[in-house]
Amino acid sequence: MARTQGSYSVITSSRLREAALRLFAQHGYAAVSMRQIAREIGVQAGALYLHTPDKQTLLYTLMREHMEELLAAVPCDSGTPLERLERFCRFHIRFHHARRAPVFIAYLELRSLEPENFARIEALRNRYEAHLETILRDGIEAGSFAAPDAKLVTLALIAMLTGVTTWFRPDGRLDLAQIEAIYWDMVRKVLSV
Amino acid sequence: MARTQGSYSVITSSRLREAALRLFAQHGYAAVSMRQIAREIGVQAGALYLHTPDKQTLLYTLMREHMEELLAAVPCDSGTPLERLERFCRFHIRFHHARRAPVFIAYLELRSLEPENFARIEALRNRYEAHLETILRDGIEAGSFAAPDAKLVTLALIAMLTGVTTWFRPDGRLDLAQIEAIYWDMVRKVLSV
DNA sequence: GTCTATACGTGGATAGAC
DNA sequence: GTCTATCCACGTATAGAC
Repeated sequence: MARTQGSYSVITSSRLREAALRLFAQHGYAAVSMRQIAREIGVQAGALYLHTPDKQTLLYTLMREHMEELLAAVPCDSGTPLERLERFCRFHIRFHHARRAPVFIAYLELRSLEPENFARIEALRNRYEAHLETILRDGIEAGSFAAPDAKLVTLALIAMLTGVTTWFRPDGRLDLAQIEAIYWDMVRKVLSV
Repeated sequence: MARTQGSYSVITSSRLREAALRLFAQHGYAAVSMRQIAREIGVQAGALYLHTPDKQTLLYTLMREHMEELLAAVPCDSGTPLERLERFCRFHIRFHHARRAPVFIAYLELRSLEPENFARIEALRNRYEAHLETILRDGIEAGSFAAPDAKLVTLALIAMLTGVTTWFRPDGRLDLAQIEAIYWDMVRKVLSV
């Protein structure tokens, strides 16, 4: 039989990421111990340090990977501003719901990052927000949207859309498609001329 | 000279609240130690336990007091739905900015509360959200507002309005009065028929 | 009311056996 | 690659002197 050590390493690494994501999102970075994560994936605490140099790097890596996946998944900029806006809003709600755990972490654990790591994550977030801001500016310039301040509306809309993740339950009164439609309706009205 | 012990107690108690509010808001409940709070107000860690039975109760008390002050300060329900809505939105932005620290704690540290305390704080929050929802329902019934779902719009608007506290800086491009006006404009449009 | 001292658990991280 | 054992700092909370 061939060596399986490499395989085990990959498995444990991915299980470590999963468990850390879930536990950090649920209880918070500071409240979760490395021992707790290790117990969750069935290894001893010391073994975790084969897969991450330390706890802080583990947090930062999870956040960075999430932000990079988010940026890679943003829909392309084709069509009218209205079409682009709708695509962005529906994407935002769907993506953020599909990745609730990293979304919570990326929003709530910024303060747990050391300064350099914080700056890097913040830069990625600014790049994401710039996508929406660009759509708004293009729409305002074209006369399709009315908004007193593109930057402020960007921040307001992102806060509104992201808020869905804090209360949405799959077994609730409305499904995600309905919520998407209602939110899109609100966004459309905010920008209406 | 009269005894001064009672006075000292009151002073330390209020200094404890202030310091805990600030540190919990900045670093998170789990990341802040009782020793750190004590150092901040210039007493020994043991002395804190004269003013709070334990750390969890300290957190819960801060959150409960904040929510009760919020509920006590909600503007009264007089006038047209549109007037009531404007009053609520402006109040929300102003109050939440004035009390940024307890607001952060009330939103981010729900997961740090033990189940019974969590349930109590959640109940207070639901009472606050009900104020806005009632305004929306009254306005929809009167034909002043158009909204597909009063509950969802309530959650969306509160997320949007509360978001201001996460990025607003007094030395920024816009002052709070301008921001209030822009946000009120967005809210008005969301509800427009 | 506050201090000093301390009990006792648990945290992150590492060393060396297997 | 993982385990056991361990280091050492720090956590919450309490006891008893002043």
